[in-house]
Amino acid sequence: MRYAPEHKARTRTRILDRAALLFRREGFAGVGIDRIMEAAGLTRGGFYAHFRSKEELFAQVLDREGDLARRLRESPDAARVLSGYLDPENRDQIARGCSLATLTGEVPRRGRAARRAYTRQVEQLLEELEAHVPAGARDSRSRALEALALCVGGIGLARAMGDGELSRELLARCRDAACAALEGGAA
Amino acid sequence: MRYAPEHKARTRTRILDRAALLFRREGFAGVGIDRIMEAAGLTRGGFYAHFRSKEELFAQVLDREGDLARRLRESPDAARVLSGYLDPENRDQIARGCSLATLTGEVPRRGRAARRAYTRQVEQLLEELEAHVPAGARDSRSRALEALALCVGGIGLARAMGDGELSRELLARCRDAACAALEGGAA
DNA sequence: TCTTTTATATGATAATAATCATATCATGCG
DNA sequence: CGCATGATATGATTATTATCATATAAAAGA
Repeated sequence: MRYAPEHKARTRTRILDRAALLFRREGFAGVGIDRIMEAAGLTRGGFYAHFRSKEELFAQVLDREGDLARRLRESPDAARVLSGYLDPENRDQIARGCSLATLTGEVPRRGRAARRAYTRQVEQLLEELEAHVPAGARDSRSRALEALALCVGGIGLARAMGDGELSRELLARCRDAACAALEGGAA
Repeated sequence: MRYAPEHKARTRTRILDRAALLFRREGFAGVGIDRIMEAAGLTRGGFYAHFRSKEELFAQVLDREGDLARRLRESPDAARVLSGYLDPENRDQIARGCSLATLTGEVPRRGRAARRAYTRQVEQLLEELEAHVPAGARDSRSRALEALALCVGGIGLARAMGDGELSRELLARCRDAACAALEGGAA
């Protein structure tokens, strides 16, 4: 090993980070290897030493996406996390946001690997959501599923509509509904 | 008028139909003018006699998308319509499905026109949903918003996960939650 | 039948795509 | 200090892109 042992791994991580950002901002077909590598401070040459194809890169980007699950795990207050998620500020930060919402529409078009990675992330997220359902409440699984759909649907719709009264109204309503689904008395 | 007066209009409609299909299946950047025109039985030459740009075409595709709203308007049974929407069969028909769900992620990347067209469609859909809230129930607007987010989030997530137990479970749960939100007693 | 007008087709341009073969660089070991 | 090797760069290939200028086809009125 001539380079430091973690050198290549760090480069790889950098590529993945930049690719995640660009995929979220421009979509899979909207950004090329050249721009991804340039954003990572490299040129296209080395790409195939790290990934076998653009599709594989995409799947691995999804594999690393556990931000929302992490925030839930680290916070005792699920309502707070969900409220921060269904917020105009998060809506306007598409590139930094969670890929589960931003790349939802891209995944069906990509291969098996992407779908599997996505599904795994959903499963992990559901576990964290379920852990926040008050003890004793029935149907914690259903509650988690409902909250998840409200988050993904709410932020997606709000982003498509941009800034405006309806967008904010929708976010507010989804915020309430998601919190009620998780912690409220219904269901 | 040398050609029949509605000749060009019919061609235009055909282009819009095919473009809608292809955009839903492959995304905005995933399909080119050539393929769209070929799918409409033409060549790329005539495209710019119908639309000023690909972006304008995309916005006009969104403008014509009122399928779910129409189904709601024509059916007295909203629960039936929503159940058909949040169904594995509809999940697997991405190309034919409603663009509000399939193209959600594309809209923020496209221009003002696309966002406005999308927002208009959401407004119309909300009106139809609200019309199905039982008379006397409070907060019909909130109920409609919640049902909408559950539909878009549910079908989007289910498509990204493909066919599988979790996907079906999520659809079933969203179906129940959306119907309960619209017609149930809570909220 | 011939002309005029509208609708579509052909061909071109300049840019960018994914991928790979080959070349160069940087670095730690001897 | 130089060399071997792993990491990155260069250059090329083949394909496709949006867009437009120009050419052709079709059809209705004379």
